[in-house]
Amino acid sequence: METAVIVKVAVSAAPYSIDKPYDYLVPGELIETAGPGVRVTVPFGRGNRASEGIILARNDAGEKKEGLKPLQAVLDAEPVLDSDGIALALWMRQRYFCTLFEAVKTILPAGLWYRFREVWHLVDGLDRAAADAAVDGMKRAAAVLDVLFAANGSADLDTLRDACGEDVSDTLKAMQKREVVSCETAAKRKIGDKARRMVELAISVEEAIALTEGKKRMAQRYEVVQLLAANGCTSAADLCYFTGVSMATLRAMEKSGMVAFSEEEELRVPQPKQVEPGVPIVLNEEQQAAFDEILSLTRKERAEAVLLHGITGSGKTQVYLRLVQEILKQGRRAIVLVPEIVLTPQMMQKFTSYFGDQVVMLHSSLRMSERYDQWKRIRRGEVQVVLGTRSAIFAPMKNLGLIILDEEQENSYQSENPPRYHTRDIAKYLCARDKAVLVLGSATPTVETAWAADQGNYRKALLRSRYNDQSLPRVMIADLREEIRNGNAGMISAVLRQELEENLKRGEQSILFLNRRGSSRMLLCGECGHVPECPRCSVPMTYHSANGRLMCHYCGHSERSRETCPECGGMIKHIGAGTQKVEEELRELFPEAGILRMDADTTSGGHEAILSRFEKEKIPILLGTQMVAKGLDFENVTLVGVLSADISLYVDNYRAAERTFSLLTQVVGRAGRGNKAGRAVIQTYTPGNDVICSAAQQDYDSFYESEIRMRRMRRYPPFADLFTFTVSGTEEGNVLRAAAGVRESLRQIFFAPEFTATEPEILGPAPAPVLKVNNRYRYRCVLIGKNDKATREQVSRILKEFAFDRAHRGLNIFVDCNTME
DNA sequence: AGCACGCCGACT
DNA sequence: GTCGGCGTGCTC
Repeated sequence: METAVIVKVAVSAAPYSIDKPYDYLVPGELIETAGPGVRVTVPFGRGNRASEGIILARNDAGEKKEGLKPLQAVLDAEPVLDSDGIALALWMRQRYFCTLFEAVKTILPAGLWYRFREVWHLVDGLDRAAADAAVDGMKRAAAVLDVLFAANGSADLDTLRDACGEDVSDTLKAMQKREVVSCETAAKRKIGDKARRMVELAISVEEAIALTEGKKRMAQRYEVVQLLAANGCTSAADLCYFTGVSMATLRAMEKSGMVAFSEEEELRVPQPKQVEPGVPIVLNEEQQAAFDEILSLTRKERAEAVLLHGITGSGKTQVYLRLVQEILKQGRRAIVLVPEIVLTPQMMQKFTSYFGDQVVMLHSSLRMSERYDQWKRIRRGEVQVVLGTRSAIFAPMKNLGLIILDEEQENSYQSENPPRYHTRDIAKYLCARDKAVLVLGSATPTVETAWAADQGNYRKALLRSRYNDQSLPRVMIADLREEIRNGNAGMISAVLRQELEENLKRGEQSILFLNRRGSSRMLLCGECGHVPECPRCSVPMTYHSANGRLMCHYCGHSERSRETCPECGGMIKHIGAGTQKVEEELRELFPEAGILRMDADTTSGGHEAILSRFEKEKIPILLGTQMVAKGLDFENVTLVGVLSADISLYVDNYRAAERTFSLLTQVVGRAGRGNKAGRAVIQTYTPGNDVICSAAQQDYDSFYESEIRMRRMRRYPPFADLFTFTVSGTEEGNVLRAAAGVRESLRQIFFAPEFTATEPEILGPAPAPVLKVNNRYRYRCVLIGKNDKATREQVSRILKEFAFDRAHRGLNIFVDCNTME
């Protein structure tokens, strides 16, 4: 047998249906560098197009088989993924039904990625006459030659597409065959992408207006010109937001010389100020007990998981800090995860003060290059503690002793784009690998987690009392039906009004919370009831007062809002009880009082600015959406009002109760953080609802008891796993038919004897909650079963067979398991 | 998916 | 004759 150096490669161009490690020959000149974890380019498919890939394994004495292609190039001088990383990618593939390469992309930081450009060259020594002769008879070749000769013989594919049309590839391929042009793939580091692209007028305002004003086809450009005239240099992102033009329009304007682009470094996120080193942490009795219990687990050198169930304000952070300190003493490392770090500056500051430069913060507002630098530091082993959001779980830390997920019930721990991993799953995997301890901290744990703790699969540590023995707020429930009966149609009940008055009198502050769901900022025709919908998605569009436009939150479409109805000409109205509306009502009730509003519309100054005004200027009332519920800690706030507790409760989702309970508990917990006692008012149309009652009493156990009973009855997690198959495509009939086919495949596979133990049930097909997104219709089938190896293998088989079926061309399918959404 | 191959009708 | 339309099958 003839041997050769052969590597197994995860190839980027391979879709899920054919994804597997592909074998490639290592040519002599790459033998030194082509090892596991190194990224490469390889020829792939019939056309041998260059595709990115990563080496998974190498065999120096491999069998030389027919038809093996050689590696094209090696992109890294050193591996970017070690054997642990490769193992994790393989695990993610079978767990999340994604390709190996998608898993690798998720694990590695974005700053590490290359941008690939196909560059086409004229063959050396060819003059225009010879080239023309060689392409004689080809219609579109002349345009390509024009571009190439004008550009010194080479141009990238994008340029050629712009100049010669989207289908220029066919022409290029034909020209390549006739040896007129050749192609090479150039890789360029993506870093630096975070620089902001700024736009300014390249000609005078007068000229620009003259060029664009009053011309129908220049309408978009005119808007851009007006904005630039008023604002001067503006970022491209803002221009697009405020005028609704696309980046393509701006590029066209640059081409025609109307505007000029420049790059501006995005502002650095303020480094946490140099803080005093932390004073020794003193735990109270309960905290100490929880700490001792968890610490003893870390000494066992065995993977363990603990639910740290601590009510709002019980001081979980103190326990985290102590644990991390001890883990470092053991010579091991820790990852601490929070749902959204920008909202927890206190946490960042504490970690800085105790761990200095041993700790690294990874969060969404880091620049790509900063993130990449931190990644390199972590990989070199210079960092002992990582504090970050979801993706920080992929920080390349060795020798982990502890992973903490704070507020483990938060949805943001699940990735919203594929592979839709849940941070908790990855954390469990890593803890098993490093024999580390996983701490799941929460005041309102997910029912699954609480169940696992009940069953003894997780340990349990409790913090029942508030730090410094603050008392829990006194909670009142206001029945909104009663209010209507009494002739109060507004959003502020009599009880809440009375309490607000009381607070104003005492000079104490109040927070009002509105958990809206789109409706608040919807427009509606007062005459015919027409609601402006997104042309690409089956959802009403939301109104943004900052730019006066209607926007779709699913596909990003935006259009100028109108005053009259396009259907009947009637006057358009703003409807729902949005924060603006509540603000008006409050101003009528309390004309003297200062009111701050914080929602998606008032972001311009930044939330931080609003919050610091609230705190420093002691403005009596803060009114806001979701964002006021989380992590705010103000001494002087003694009253919290939930304007409509029902909104998040009656939605079609098995987690609705859990989420509502969690939200209400968090909001109520905002009251009375200082030494003054707090009150909370929960307004609802269904005061008898169990979830609302138990939230009012801050009684997690009773919520849990009734919820777990319901889950058991309906066979929802943790009693079964829900696999949601979503089929999408542009023709509704095809999508529905294909989804019905999926149901049939599921039935045939899972109703066979070997799966009876999992008691499979199959639901659907049913339209997705939002039927159409970006002009694609979506139907879903649900398999209720068990997420075990055998089931996953069959699910994977269904996905692959779906892709191979000719009737499914243009359709797409994906699977989620127990999704948070 | 993305691409080439192969087969067929339309145009020079 | 050849260009370009679409159906079919493969990807180390």
